[in-house]
Amino acid sequence: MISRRSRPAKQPLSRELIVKTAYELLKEHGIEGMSMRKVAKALDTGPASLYVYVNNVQELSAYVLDYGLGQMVYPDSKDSTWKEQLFDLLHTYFLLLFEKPGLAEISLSTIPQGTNFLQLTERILAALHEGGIKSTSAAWGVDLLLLYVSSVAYEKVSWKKQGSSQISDAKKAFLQADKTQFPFIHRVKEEMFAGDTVSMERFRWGIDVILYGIQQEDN
Amino acid sequence: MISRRSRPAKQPLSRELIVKTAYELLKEHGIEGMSMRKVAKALDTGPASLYVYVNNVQELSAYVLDYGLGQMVYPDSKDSTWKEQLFDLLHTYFLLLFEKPGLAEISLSTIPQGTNFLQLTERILAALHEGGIKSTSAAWGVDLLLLYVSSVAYEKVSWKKQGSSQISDAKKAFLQADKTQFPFIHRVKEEMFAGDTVSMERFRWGIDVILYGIQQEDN
DNA sequence: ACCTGAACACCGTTCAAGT
DNA sequence: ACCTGAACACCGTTCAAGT
Repeated sequence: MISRRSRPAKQPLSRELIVKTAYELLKEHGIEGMSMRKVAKALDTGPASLYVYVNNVQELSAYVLDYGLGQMVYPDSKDSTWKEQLFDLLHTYFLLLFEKPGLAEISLSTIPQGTNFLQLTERILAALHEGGIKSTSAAWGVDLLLLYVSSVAYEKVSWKKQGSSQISDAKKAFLQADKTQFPFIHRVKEEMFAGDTVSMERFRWGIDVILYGIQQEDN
Repeated sequence: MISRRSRPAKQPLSRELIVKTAYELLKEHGIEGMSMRKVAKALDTGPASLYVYVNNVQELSAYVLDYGLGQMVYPDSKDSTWKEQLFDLLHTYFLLLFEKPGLAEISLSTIPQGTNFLQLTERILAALHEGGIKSTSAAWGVDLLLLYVSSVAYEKVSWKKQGSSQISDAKKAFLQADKTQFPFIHRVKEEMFAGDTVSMERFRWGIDVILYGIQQEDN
């Protein structure tokens, strides 16, 4: 009795294989495609099997995020200023999070588990060092920059997912805010949603703000 | 046949009552205590009943966050500088998110639905205006500041929840990072986790960085 | 040691029937 | 219009038994 499967001959399980499969599902179907049960099914087994290699979903998510980081192609920007280098680096990271739905979401709540994250951190620290930023500021600065990128990516992903309901309800609340009760909101309401689209203007603004601030704080 | 309940006589359902009940459950048991089913059970009904007043869990979460914002007691800091005012305001917001487990989590992924969020935004804009920040910078700055507060609160909450596993795994990875492969990480590894405890030093650092940066960017 | 089906204790949301 | 029990289609994790 030979069973015929669409998949090739079954490989033995391993954490690597589990993570890779989970990443593929995430890429294809977003974060909902990456449940323990669905990963198990894709590997032709029951969910209990995964727990030999991974302690829980959060841990799997952390591995998947790091695996995704491994797919990043670092920009080659030897000739540019340290700020430009940093911007390119963070922009590349942003695009990774933005293009693989689900990765942005994971990045907001999970510290990646693996060497690829160390590598990204190392590169950012190197650029900050080149900019003459002292070590405490650099250490805290990495965190702040990564957080910023994650959250902008997450915001843009959820904005893309549901053009109407959730976000434009909030938008409406601001645009319709009472002029006398909320005078300041009324004055800037249009600007609040500017640069919210494809343009990188607002993204760049945030990076610049943080870098300027770090330089100032560093003295 | 008189049924005796621990709860007082059953009030008719309303969105307000649902949100209040959800908030109470969140305060008591964190985000897991706030499922549609549990909120329904606390209200002595089935989960389907809630859908008359609320479209889905995310929407309920948005209302709950705004309800929480309504519990905020704004600091009275008329005499201080605009930066000090802003810091006090954001610190108060931080404490709210930090002390009600689950609120920090919601704040990272949900735009609050209601007037209380408008009120917080208005106050921040007022302070930025006093600091002479132009409107585009102010509009984008509010976002950046609130994002920062949410994420620091979320980080601290998850750090508090699980002292060992998830976070110290990441910590370990940094502390043990190979000296020759990751020279910059090696140089700053201790600083990366400094100020991660009770002290407000790091929180203040971040706010200062953002405010300095906004002022610079504003010219 | 590794693998697994079945079970446990949950979810959010919708349906169909009631008032 | 509002309310609701039951059903649908899922979750993550653990157990107990297999190899």
